[in-house]
Amino acid sequence: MTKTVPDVVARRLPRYYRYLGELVGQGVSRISSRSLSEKMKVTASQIRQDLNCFGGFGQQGYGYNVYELYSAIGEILGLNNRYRMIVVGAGNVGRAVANYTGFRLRGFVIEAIFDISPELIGGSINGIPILDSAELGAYCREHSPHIAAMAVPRGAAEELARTLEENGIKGIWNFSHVDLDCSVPVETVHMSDSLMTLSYRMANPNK
Amino acid sequence: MTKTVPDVVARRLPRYYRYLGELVGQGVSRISSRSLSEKMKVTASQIRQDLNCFGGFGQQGYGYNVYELYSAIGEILGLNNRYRMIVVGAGNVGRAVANYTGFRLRGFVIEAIFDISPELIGGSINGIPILDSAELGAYCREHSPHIAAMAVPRGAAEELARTLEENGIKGIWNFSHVDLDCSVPVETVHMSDSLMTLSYRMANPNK
DNA sequence: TAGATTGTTAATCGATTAACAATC
DNA sequence: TAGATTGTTAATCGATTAACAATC
Repeated sequence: MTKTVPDVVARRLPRYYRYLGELVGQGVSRISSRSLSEKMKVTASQIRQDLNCFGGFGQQGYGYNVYELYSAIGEILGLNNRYRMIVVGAGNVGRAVANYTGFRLRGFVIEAIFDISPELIGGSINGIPILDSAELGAYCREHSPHIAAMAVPRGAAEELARTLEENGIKGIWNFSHVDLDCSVPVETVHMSDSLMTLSYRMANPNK
Repeated sequence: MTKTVPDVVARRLPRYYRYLGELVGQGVSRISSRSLSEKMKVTASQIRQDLNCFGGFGQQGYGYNVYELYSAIGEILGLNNRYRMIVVGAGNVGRAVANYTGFRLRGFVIEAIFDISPELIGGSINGIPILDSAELGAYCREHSPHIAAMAVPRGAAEELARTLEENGIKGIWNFSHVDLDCSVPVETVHMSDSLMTLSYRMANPNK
């Protein structure tokens, strides 16, 4: 009977988390939906509606306890889980991901990187071993990583996704320029789409 | 009097462009909103509505000419323009961008990379010189690059955006974990938000 | 011409905002 | 207690889908 959370609300959670984390860092202990709304440039109504998808975190006449809310959203986002991750594709994007997540977010531990290039296999990035993509399926069956970051060329993406799915991956972070249709959660970062959107806005300033 | 194009529609254009590009590559010359909708998993209504924000590209009883539509959307997206670009921050993300866009999309030419690290300044990535961030303002005034890709740490982002704005940048492609408030178009790639969204979906499969 | 498929208007659905009673 | 601010319902707004007349 739990009301299903609209996707659009779920996608706003990381942003709330970011702002609340900043407030925690600043030592702010309570905040009203009103003042948070001014910081975040959204309506106070939206904040209250969004949060109430998950529970009554506030208190009438007082507002929200910053740290409690921060923790609660972190929990909802699943950031208390420890996710073991692999990166497939050791090109520029794969390397960026390998280094990036390592120091940027806790809870996501990269265990291995896969590539097809003989020059890279056997090496390492940021202390993480680069293995042969041919071993990917076997590796997944043995180690059951939770998340795969896919940083491979367009043409290789579809087959890779199938391999990952079949071997028990739980979620895919997709940097390939393809829309994947999978049975597990897929989150895509479409960098080229993003750049085109910027180009569009620059070319059509009035619209 | 041109009806303003909803942001949600503008953001779908790169995806249309992607699918149409694929069809062009496959030698398909015409397509109906119906069959495109099946490929893209959206409704035919939405496709027709979206396209009609920009003009009547189709023909009753026939459908759309794939190549014409592809070109038209490319034009709308501003991809016929040549954008000169700089990358600020030569860390992992900056490096990925420097290499990535170069071969992935035409029309975006990276002219220079900026960093504060003395070990990097004077070097180059992918043939593109790495310059001292201290020279950024002067460089912008002299060369007037169109787009800046910001790949700097959170704390440096706000000030950097001001510098870029003041020195005439036309658009910002933002990889920093901050929401920027600028007078020029800003397009943000929130990688960490994206990973949290994936985490959320994995942690809340039912919702 | 007849069939197909668009462009466009109308109907529906969902998300955002406003309002206010509940309550700390 | 009185003032503040939430949780929640109702009103509005915008986006999506359905329908169909126009027309190639």
